[in-house]
Amino acid sequence: MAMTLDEILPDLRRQSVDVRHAETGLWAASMLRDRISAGQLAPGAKLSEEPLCEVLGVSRNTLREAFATLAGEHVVTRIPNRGVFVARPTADDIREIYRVRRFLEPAALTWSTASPTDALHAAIARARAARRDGSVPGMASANQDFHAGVVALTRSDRLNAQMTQVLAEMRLVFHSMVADPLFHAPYIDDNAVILAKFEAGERAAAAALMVDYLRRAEQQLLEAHARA
Amino acid sequence: MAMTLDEILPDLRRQSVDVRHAETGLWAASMLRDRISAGQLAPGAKLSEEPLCEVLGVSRNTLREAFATLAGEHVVTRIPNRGVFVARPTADDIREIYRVRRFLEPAALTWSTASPTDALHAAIARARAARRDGSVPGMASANQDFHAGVVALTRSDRLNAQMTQVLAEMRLVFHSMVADPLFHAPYIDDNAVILAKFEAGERAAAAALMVDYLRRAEQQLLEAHARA
DNA sequence: TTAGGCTCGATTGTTGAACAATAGTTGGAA
DNA sequence: TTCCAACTATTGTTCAACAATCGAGCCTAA
Repeated sequence: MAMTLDEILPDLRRQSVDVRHAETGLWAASMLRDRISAGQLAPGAKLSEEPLCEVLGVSRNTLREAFATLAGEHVVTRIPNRGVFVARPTADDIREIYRVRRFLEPAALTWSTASPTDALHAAIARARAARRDGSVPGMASANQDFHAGVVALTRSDRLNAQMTQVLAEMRLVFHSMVADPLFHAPYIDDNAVILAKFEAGERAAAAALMVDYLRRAEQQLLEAHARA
Repeated sequence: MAMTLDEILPDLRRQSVDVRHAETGLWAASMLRDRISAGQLAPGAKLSEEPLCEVLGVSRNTLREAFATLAGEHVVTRIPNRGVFVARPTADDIREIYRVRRFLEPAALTWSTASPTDALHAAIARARAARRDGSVPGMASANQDFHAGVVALTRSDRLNAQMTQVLAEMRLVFHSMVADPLFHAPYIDDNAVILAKFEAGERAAAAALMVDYLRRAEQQLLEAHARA
């Protein structure tokens, strides 16, 4: 699954030919972001400038603009005079991620004015289907969709962007350790209960359950991280 | 107060001589950020590349790295092939800012585990002193410190960064319209009440007061914005 | 007079090459 | 073996050039 830089170079080159666009720097950033998110570039992998520009067909200057963008998103770590690396989340990073989520998600459940829950139901249905099929990536993805959907209730672009970023880092966490196939399974039903409470108007209860959920998930992830 | 680009060029040049550092792009970004935050570069002002590099003593490439950083912080707006401008918050931006604050700040009051309130008391004291002296900037600054301090209760770097960014945009809002000298004054006592409730352990009440406070402030700001 | 279109100039977008600065490595001497 | 010094590869930064795009001013035609 996780490959080194050299292995995906041909793949990247294929998508780069014949593409012209405004804002090349942003395009290059999204190109790399996608690869990292998909786990094709493992955490800790070094992103050397020279081969990357060659393959993306952009200059070093433009590539560095992309690096600046990704560094701002914590997707990539820049070590002066050493280079740019795919971020490798530490235990502290995991704690920070869940700190953010433990404020954002309960707040969304508590104070959102809009409440279109179709997307949330759909996410749960997808998670259950994935569990039935034994698809771990399917469960992970559907679970992320659910929690992103909770924050989407806020209707705030900024908060959604923050959540998107945090979830991207969650994927890095999963990519940087052997994933327990059973990690996501038990949480699916928790999500369903939270949603039910929310729709019943018991927002405080839904928020409390969410806090509890997030604490357990954080704990489990920290233990797995310590083992790795 | 608010000057155009040409007027602060000499000033910028003065601070730029003889400064060497790692990460020049970030340094240039902070240089511009400070000027914008202080209101020396008014919202809507155009940041031309050529004079700016000349004055900061950096190349266009480095300056563009700085622009990428600032654009990510919404401090600056980039219009393709037109250039970079100091962001001019719209009414929608104001709504978005308060949307973020209405989730972040009550959440901090509700679910923070730590609660060192010294900084909050200090901010209120400073606000009262400023009100006594009739210092509008003093009240504005102290008020921002109070609300930043509330979010600081979360102990989350990300949430604090988000709040810092939002407050920077708030300053842009104030800079882009004639400030009512009495805007901040009445809110100082609201802050004090919120803090008292929080320290009394009545977190839900504190959060509810905060939501109310933010709604009123948003409303007042939107009306002032419509007039401008 | 004025609407529409054209050219021109200025500024941004992107590139390639150059040089400086730094980290890691290699090789040699004690 | 250990330590220190040159060496090498890569990053940090600058520069100069060219392409792409926008806006202004001008010209023409109804």
